[in-house]
Amino acid sequence: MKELLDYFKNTVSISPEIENKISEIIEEKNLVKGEQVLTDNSAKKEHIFVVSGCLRSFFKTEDGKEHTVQFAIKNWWISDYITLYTDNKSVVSIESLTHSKVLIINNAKVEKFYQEFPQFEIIQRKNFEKRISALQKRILSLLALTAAEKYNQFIEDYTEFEKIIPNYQIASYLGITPQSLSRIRKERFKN
Amino acid sequence: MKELLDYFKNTVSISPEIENKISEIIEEKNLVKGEQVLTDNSAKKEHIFVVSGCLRSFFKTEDGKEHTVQFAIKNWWISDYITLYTDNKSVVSIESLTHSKVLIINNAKVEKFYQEFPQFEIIQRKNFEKRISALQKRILSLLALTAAEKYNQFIEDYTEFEKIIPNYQIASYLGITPQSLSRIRKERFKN
DNA sequence: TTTAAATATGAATCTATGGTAATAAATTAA
DNA sequence: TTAATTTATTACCATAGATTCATATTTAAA
Repeated sequence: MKELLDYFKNTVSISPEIENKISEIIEEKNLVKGEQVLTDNSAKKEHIFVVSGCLRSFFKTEDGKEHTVQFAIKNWWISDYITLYTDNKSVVSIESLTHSKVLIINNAKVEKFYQEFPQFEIIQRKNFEKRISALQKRILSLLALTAAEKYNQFIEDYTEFEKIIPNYQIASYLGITPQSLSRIRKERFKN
Repeated sequence: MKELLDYFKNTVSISPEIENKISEIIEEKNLVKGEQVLTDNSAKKEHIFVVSGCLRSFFKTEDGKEHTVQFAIKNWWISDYITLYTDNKSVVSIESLTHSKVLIINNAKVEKFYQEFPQFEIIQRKNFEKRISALQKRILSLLALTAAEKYNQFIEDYTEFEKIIPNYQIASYLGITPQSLSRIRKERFKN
């Protein structure tokens, strides 16, 4: 709870009154390793804020393959933005990779919150600006980089994640098979 | 000009006073086919709103290959979100694919505008919600779909674009070569 | 029009990555 | 600790898509 307020306070100042209001719309939840917060087809419009631990969002294709959309640690948001902001059916699930603590906020409540506390618009807009540039960066990588280059960039950008996340999930984030990643790692660390 | 105001009015009501203020920060520009609005390494923090015509954002890699990030037509925004919202150096250029009319808004002016007219935060937040879900959708496609599947989805989602955009640019949007796209089209239209 | 340039298609290799399967290493559970 | 399960690596073959190069076709320019 405090963690989210601190996060907000990086952007705007928050009155005690608002603090209370925020607390009211938030559900705090502890997750064990492997536990899912959001399941595909649930169509739950929820924002998830990571207090501690590590989560990932992913989806499965008909052939049974899993594809990782995003990882998130402390102070990151993770959600299924397609479910949140379109009427399309949800395909994304979110699961905990470690013991984690998250804050869950229903989007309907967030919508009300925008109205009551316009300052929240500012917080969210800046949050979105970061997210949009991160998503664009991801698209550039997926379009232009080879598997090895994508892995190098992942290591650079997500140093903190590297130790927590199993390689087969890193592979599914990069859009390659665990076998390919293994080959790339062998090459990379052989010197 | 009017077009942007109409676009805004879909979300919030706008007073004549605000209308004038908006006009002040906007530069209207006519583009001929092939003309660039934004060049890589220019580091210009600009939002571009398409009034008419069609534009695309793209970047080049060292090997000289072009990769298309986005296409945009009437009432779409197109920008380089990495330049806009991070300190990273810009790699993206934006060019006109047809005779086009655009509105160009400098981000510093937009920042001021947020302060003077908080309602603009709402407009922008909703704009961002759409953009984020679109970007996420693109990432899902790039991760999970084969070249042929990506092309099918492109045709479905961007019917209006299909006739305007040359195939070699569609290929660069899908992350494949024009030769591959040609093979896919042959297969697709052979019945 | 005719010519030149840009775009699209085609076919023949080549290559990075995928698929399958077997083994090894590392976690987790008993 | 040992056994069971999950994750990582390796090898070998298959394949989607890239590359290269040649040739149509379309579009723009003179």
